[in-house]
Parts: sequence; C-alpha cells; structure tokens
Amino acid sequence: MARVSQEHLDARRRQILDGAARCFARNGFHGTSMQDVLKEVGLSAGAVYRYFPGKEDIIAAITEETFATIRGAFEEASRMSPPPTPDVLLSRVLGRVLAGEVHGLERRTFAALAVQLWSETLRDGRLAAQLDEGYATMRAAWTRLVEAYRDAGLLGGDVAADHVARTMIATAQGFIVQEALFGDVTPEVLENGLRGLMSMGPQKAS
Amino acid sequence: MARVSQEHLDARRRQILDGAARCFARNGFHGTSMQDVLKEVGLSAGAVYRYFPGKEDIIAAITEETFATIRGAFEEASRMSPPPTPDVLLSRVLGRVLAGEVHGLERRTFAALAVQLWSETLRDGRLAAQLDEGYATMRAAWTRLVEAYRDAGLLGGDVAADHVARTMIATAQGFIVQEALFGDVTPEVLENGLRGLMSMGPQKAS
DNA sequence: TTGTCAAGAATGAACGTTCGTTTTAAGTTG
DNA sequence: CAACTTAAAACGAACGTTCATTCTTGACAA
Repeated sequence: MARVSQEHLDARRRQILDGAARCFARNGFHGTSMQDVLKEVGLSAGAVYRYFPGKEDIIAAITEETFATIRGAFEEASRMSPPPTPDVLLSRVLGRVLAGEVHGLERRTFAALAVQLWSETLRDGRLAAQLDEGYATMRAAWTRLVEAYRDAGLLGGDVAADHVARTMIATAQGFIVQEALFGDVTPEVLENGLRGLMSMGPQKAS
Repeated sequence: MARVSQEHLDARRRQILDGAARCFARNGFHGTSMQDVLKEVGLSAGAVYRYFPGKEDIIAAITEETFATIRGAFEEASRMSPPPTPDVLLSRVLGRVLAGEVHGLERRTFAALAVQLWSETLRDGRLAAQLDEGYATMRAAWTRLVEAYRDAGLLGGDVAADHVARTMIATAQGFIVQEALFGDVTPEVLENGLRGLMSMGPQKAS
C-alpha cells in the first residue's frame, strides 16, 4: 500500500485551504475560479477534488474557520475578568482578529476575507443561519458585559445595555471594514478613538 | 420616426439600474448573471445592451450612485452647525444612509448593496481608487469636526482627532454591516449605544 | 539493505454547462 | 413607410468538474 501518512494528508488539506483563502480574500468567492485556486496551491484539479467534493465545500470550510476566529476573539474578550474598559476591550478584540493566524494571512488579507465572507453570507442562507446563531450568542454575552459595567457604576441606568453592546460590536466590525479597504488600522486607533468618545459624554447618572 | 421621448429613455435607464441594484444586493455582482438582471427588469438582452455597453458599466453606474449616497450622508452631517454631539450626528448619518432612496431599495437591501460594493472594491482597483479618494476627503472633514469638539471643550487634548474621527466612521460602517447581515438596526440603537459609551469615560481633561 | 509491486496520489486534457455579449429578424410607432 | 426598438437565437469563452492515465509511495520478500 502506498498510503501516505495522515500528516501528509492533513498538510495537503491545509495547503489547499490556505491557498484558496488567499484567492478568496483577493478576488472574492465568485471572482475566483477553481483554476485560480489550483494555480495558487500548486496542485492539479484531480488532486484538489480528492480532498474536497467541490468548490462549495472549500468555501464552507474556510468560512467556518473564519467565523470561529472572529467569534472567538469577541467571546474571549467578553470573558476577561475584571472586564477592562470598552476602549481596551475592543482594541484587544481587533488585535486578535487582525492577527489573523487562521490561514497564515496578512492582517489586511484576513480583513478582506472577512468582508468577502459577509458579502457571501448575504446570498447563502446556510452561511446566514450559521452567522445568525453565532451573532446572537455573542450579542448576549456582550450585553451581560455591559450590565456588568452598569453594576460597576461605569454606566448610567437610562441606556439599553443591548444598544451599547451592539455599538461596541459595530465599532470593531467597522474597523475590520476599514482595514480591508484602506489598510492602515491598528488597535491603537480604536483604543484612542473610543477613549476620546468615552470622554465626551455628560456625567454618568448613577 | 419611432423615437421615444428623452424622459422615456431616462426612465428605461433608471429601470435597468434599479433592477440591477436589487439583483446585486441580493446575489452580489458576480453571483448575478445578466440573465438575472434581464428577468428582473423585464427587458431583453438587446434592449439593455442599448443602454449600457456591458455589465461592468452597469456596475460602475450603480457603485457611483451608492458611493455618492453614503459619502453625501457623512459629509452633510459633518457640515451641520453647530455640530450635534457624536451620538446624534452618527445617528443622523445612519438614518440618511439606511433611508436609501437611491435605487428605491429597502433599508436592508441598500445596506446589503453597500457590503457587496465594499467586497467588490477589494478586487477592482478603479473602485478602490474612487473609494480611497472619497474616504480621504471624508476623514479630513470629520477630523476637523472633532477638532471643533475639542475647541468647544467637549474633548480633552490628549487624544488624536483623527483617531476619534475614524472611530466614529467605523461605528457607522459597522452598523451598515449589521443591518445588512441581521436587519434590525435603527438609528436609535446607534444613538443610545454611543451615548452610553460616551458616558463611560473619565472626566475630560480640558 | 535492496528490489519489487500493487495501491494510493496526482495529473491535465476534455466534458457539459453557463456566462456575457452579438447578431438577426420581427415588431412598433410617428 | 421609414426610423427605431425589442425579442430571441446563437456565439465564443470560461466555468466547475470528471476521468483515463501516469507517477509515487511504502510494505515485504530475498
């Protein structure tokens, strides 16, 4: 038997996913042809189709890993104890996300992949359901976090915790967009910017 | 002569753009075939190709209008005098953007179109250049706005105005993403959420 | 150690389909 | 009828995928 080692098979699979991720980040899922992927990973069609039944399955595998990374960054931060202030917390999330060790991608490339993925989610119900579920969990966790801020006396009693949580998430998402489009985002920009905004309000009504 | 009126020609052109925009928001630029567009607008291939040289040109026309809408909402808000606080200002921007009167689209559909457009920008240098230019102008205007906040004593002297401006823009962008993906965004969420965050900082060091 | 050999892994040309676009012919209107 | 618009068939190119074939691997006999 000429069966190669399991390590070899795993490495091949990863090689395909990483190469495909680079292609997808660069040209989108539909702007990338299988031939583009084949050239990028340096394998022939037959080889790739031995590891994945089709293009859709490659896309699915990549989206799953990417979702997990982003969601993981948010959830890990929301569990920090004691919770840092929002500026520090979100800066940490962004730093983790843009580190993007997922497919061996550069910061900006990973941000681009995230944007492509959101856009693909708009046309694929399965992806949308996957994202919906993750988002609901994440949003709940961050709402609890904001309630903790309130308990600690950092936040007044007149604003909806859910709205604050969604605004925090939106800020991080917006910076992912900016990194993908313009590429000069660092966690410090978020941290400084949000700290500035946080200083602009009235006294908190405790 | 069977030449129809100029109004008719303009209406046809708009009919094509609006229908194509619906398709593109739903399935992305590359997930939409010309046949999809033809069916949506109720015209034949020959008719559409009389008004536009090709698919690329339809995409270009739509992106231009969409960019202009978003950029317009940001710039209009930044010119308000006296400038409202960030929560009110950004809520206004989001309200204008999600009104999306551009192609007769629903709020969520317009947000989806914006996301599709960002994703397309990542693979089209011409679009990227267009967006870069608009973003640079916008960012400069909002930086001046933040400086005005500082002059008014709302913001301490130790944070970079540019960082605050980018964070504000990111927040609005993030909510556009959320509206596209999950669809339950209202300007009030942003306004309340940001007001909450603004109340969470230390006293401003004037 | 070395040589052998089948089974697994990889190849790349070719397939049917669908894409964006063009052409051609029929229809419509002042 | 002349000027122009529309419909529909047809085009080459490119798509995702398949398959007959070739190469490579590693267990095993000597």
